[in-house]
Amino acid sequence: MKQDPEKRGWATMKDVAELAKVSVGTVSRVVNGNDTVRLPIRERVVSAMRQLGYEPNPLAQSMRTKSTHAISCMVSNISNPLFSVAVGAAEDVLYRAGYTLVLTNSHDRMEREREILSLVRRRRLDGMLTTVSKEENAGILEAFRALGVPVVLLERELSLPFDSVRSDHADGIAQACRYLFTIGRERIGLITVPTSAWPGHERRKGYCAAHEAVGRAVAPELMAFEGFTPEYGYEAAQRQLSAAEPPTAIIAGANQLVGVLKAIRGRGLRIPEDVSIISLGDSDLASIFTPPITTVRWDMERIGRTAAELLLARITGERKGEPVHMLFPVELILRESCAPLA
Amino acid sequence: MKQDPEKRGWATMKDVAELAKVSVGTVSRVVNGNDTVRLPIRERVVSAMRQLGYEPNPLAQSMRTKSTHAISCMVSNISNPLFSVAVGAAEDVLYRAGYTLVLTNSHDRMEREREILSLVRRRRLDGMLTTVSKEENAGILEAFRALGVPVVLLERELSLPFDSVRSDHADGIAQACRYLFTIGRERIGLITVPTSAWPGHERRKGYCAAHEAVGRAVAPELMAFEGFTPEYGYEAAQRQLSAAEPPTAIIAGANQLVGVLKAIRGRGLRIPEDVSIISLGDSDLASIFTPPITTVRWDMERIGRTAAELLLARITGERKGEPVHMLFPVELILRESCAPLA
DNA sequence: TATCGTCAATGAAACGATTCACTTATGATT
DNA sequence: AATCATAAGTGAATCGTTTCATTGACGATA
Repeated sequence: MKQDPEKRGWATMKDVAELAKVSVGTVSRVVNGNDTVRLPIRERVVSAMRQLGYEPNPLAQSMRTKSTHAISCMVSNISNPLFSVAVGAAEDVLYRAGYTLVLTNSHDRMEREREILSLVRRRRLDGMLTTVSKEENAGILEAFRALGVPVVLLERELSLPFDSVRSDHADGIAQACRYLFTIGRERIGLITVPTSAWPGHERRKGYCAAHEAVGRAVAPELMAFEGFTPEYGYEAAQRQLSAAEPPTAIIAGANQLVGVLKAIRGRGLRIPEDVSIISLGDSDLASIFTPPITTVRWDMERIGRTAAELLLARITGERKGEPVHMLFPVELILRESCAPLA
Repeated sequence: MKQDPEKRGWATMKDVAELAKVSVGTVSRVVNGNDTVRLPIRERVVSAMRQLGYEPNPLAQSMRTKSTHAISCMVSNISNPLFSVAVGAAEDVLYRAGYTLVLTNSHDRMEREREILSLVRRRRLDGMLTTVSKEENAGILEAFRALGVPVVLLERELSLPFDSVRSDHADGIAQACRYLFTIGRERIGLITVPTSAWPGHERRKGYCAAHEAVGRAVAPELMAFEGFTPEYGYEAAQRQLSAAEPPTAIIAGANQLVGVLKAIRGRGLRIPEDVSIISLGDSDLASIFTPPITTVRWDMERIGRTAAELLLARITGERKGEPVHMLFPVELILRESCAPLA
C-alpha cells in the first residue's frame, strides 16, 4: 500500500528517489555528503528533496546506525539550582553539537538510578552526564559498566574509567577554615551534605586537613553531614549553638544556611560578632543579606559546559584513552559576615 | 550474516522466537500482552525472554508505531529556578508514566524556538510542554500548528487550541496593590518581566485594574517591564527612586528584587518606612531578609505536575475535545517589608 | 581486440519491532 | 460425514534509513 507523501505528512527517501529518478541508495549518499555522486545527479536529488521538503527521519537513522544523538543527564533533582545551572550549560553545548538532552531525576534513590541506567541502555543513548548519589555501590557500578557508552561525572568520583569534572571542595573548606583561624575563630561548625557523595567527603577532608595543619583536634560535635535542607540546617545549628562550648563560626551549605540563619536570629545572636558565617555556594541571598555573607564560590556553569564538551569528545572519538579528571579551583569571597573574635 | 545475541550484546525478538520455537509474531503478542496466546506457548516465550534477558528495543518500536514515548520540554533557560521547579515536577509525572523528558533551552530566541519545534517534529516526540517566549508571532504559531502533537503551555497563552496551566498573576498584583493602598502607599513602582509574555501582560493588567478600582491614575514612570535580571532591577529602581515623586512602595520580580534592594540600600533608604517592598515569587531570600519580605507566592511545582498530567491525558486520548485553561490562585504572604506610611 | 581497473549508480539486505492476511487445528452443527 | 466457525499460530510486509555486493560504462593498457 503505497502512501502519498502529501497524505502521510512527510516525505521519505523513497519519495525523493522516485521524484529524482535515482535509487534510494543514491539519495542516502547525497544526504550524508558522500562525494561519489556526480554533480548533475546530486542536483536532481537536492532539488527533489527541497521540492518535497524532505527531512531524514532520525528514528530510522538510529535504527541502522545505533547512534541516537541523544544523551542522558541524570541528576538528583533538577530543581536544585546547582544542578539546573550545570544542566542548562550542558544543554547549550550539546544542542549546538546537534545532540539532544534527555533529563531524568533520580531523587538520590538507587533503585531509580538503576532504572534510569537501564533506560539509557534500552534507548541506546549515546552517553551520559550524571551526579550519581552514592558512589561506592556494587550494583550501581555494575550497571554503569554495562552501559557501554561514555559517561562523565559531575562533582562525583567512581572507581570506573569515567571522566569527571569537579570543583575543589576540599580546598574551599580549607581556605575557609584557615581564614577563620586567622581571625581567631577556632571552633568552627560545619553543616553540609552527606559524605557518601564526593563533595561531602571532600569537605570533611578539607576541614580535617585545615585543623591538622594548625595542630587543632576536630570536634565531632561540630560536624553535621546528614541533610540537604534548610530544616536540617536549622536543627544542626540549634544543636551546635546550644552545646556547652558553642562554635564561634559556622560554615554551611547554601541550602542549610537558610535554617542556620534562622537559628542564629532566633537565639538573638549577632553576625559576625557572636557567630561568624561562611556560605558554601554563592547566592543572591548571601550577597545582599545583612551583613553580606562570606562565601565559597565555584562555577557550576563551567562544570556543566566542560562535562558536556568532554562527553562529546569521547562520543566522537576525538578524545580517547585514559579518563581525565578535571578539578576546578574554588574561591573565597570575603564579605562582612566574618569578623575577628573580640 | 546471523549474529549471536551474546556477541551482539542484547537479544532481539528473533532470538527469543528461535529459542522458544515460535514465530516472531507470537513473541510480539506475548510482549504486548495480547491474550490470544495459549498458556503453554506463552510460558515458553516468557522463559526464553528471561533466559536471553530480552528487552524490547524502543527505537524499533517507535519506528513502527510512530510513538516515541518521549516528550519535549522547551523553556527559556532551565537554570531559571522557576522553570527548573516546574520541569522537575513534570519529569516525575512523565517518568512514572513511562515517558522520557527531552529538555531544550530556547534562550527566548525565536529562531531557536523554531529549530526546536522542527526537532520535535523530526524526532517524532509525542508531545510538548513549553513556555514559549513571545506568544503572538505568526511564524511560531504556524510551527506550533504544524507540530501535530498535543502541547501544554506553562504560564503562557497562545491563540491555538492548546491546554494551558497558569497562575493568576493579575490577581497577585491586584492583591499586592490593594494591600499597599490600605496602608496608605499609593505610589507603587512595578518592576518585572516584559509584557510580551503572558505573566508580564497579566501583571500590568492587575496593576492597572487595582488602580482603576480606587480611581487612581497609573503613572507610566512607575512601570518597568523590560528585564529579567538583578541588574535591570537595580537600574529601574534607581530611576524610579531618583524621580521627582519617588514611589513609596515597590513590587518587583524575585530576580529583579536583588537589584532593587541594592539600590535601596545604596541610597540609604529604610525598608519598610521609606519604601515598602513586595516580592513576586517567594524565595529563601525573601523569608530571611531583614526585614522579611512580603511576597506574592504561587506554586510552580503544581504547574509543572498539572501540565504533565494534562499532556499525558491528551496523548493517551483519555482527554479530548476543547482545550482547558487552568488558572491557579496566588497568595499574598504578609511579612515585615511593608508598613503604613508615616 | 581483449582485459583490467575505476568510478557511479543500483538494488537488496539489514536494523528490530508490529501487524495483517493467511494457514491449521479444534470443535460444534447439521 | 461434511461443513463451518472460531481460535491460535505463522510468515511476510512494513516502517525509513544505511550499507554493501553487484552491475555497467568508460577509458587505459597490453
